[in-house]
Amino acid sequence: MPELPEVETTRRGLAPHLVGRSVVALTIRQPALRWPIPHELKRHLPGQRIVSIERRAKYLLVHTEPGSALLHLGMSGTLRVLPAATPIGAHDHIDWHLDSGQVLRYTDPRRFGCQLWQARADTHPLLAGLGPEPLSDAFNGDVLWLRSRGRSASVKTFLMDQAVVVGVGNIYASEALFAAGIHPKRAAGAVSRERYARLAEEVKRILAYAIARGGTTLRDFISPDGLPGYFEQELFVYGREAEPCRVCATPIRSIVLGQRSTFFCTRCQH
DNA sequence: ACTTTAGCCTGTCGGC
DNA sequence: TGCCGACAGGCTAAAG
Repeated sequence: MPELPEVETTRRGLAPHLVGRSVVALTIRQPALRWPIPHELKRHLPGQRIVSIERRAKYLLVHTEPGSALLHLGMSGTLRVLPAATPIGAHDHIDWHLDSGQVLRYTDPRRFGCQLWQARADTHPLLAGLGPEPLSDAFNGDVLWLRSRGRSASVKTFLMDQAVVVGVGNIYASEALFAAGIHPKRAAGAVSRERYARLAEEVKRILAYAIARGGTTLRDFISPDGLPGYFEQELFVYGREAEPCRVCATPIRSIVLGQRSTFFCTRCQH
């Protein structure tokens, strides 16, 4: 479900309800997520006051004095703040009971998400190898160009590599490549420096715009406030196979790259 | 060092 | 109706 804009939308929706509150207790109904829930989280989190909530890549970092909870939504996860008495649904795996009388509820049918823990001074191994944030100055066309030299994998697969740049998932990879006029199947090492400059600009523009629109709603993405995202109607290629290109009316094509559906326009992208 | 594949899960949808 | 396969917004580990 979530790419960077959806995770950022979640962060912004959660922050007013979480920051300054204390976690009274945890209820773990389903511990078998992408990774087992570590004992450290169960031991350290209850009783702690939440200092801040940050996003790194698609992880949410909930900071407390002794350390931070790392939350990932996987493909189908949602986090919402609800009244404590809200009935439990089939895939409501974890509740953080807050001193406000509300619960932070983690729901995830496919269970590809996770809740992990790192001590305050540590960097979790899963965060250690991540590339730059796409909306930061550390990310630009030269970063893409330098890292792509000699690489034969497709530029779309390369763009989705979280060691290259974080936060660009399957939807926004197709959208950014369309906006930059680059064929998704082109070898990453065969894209020029100038075209990578354009691609980096489009990644920034599209992600920033998607955040401003509250993320993409495909199936059932909802923000912590229960509102849907409004970016879906802005998609140019994703999910539009055989529909006319919004620029040139050529039917949008779909192929599979790296086992992920990929959408592009044969006329606009080379 | 890079690339590809398998696998983690459940729900939904389309075809028969 | 129901069954079955394909597919779904992510990511890691292992194999090649």
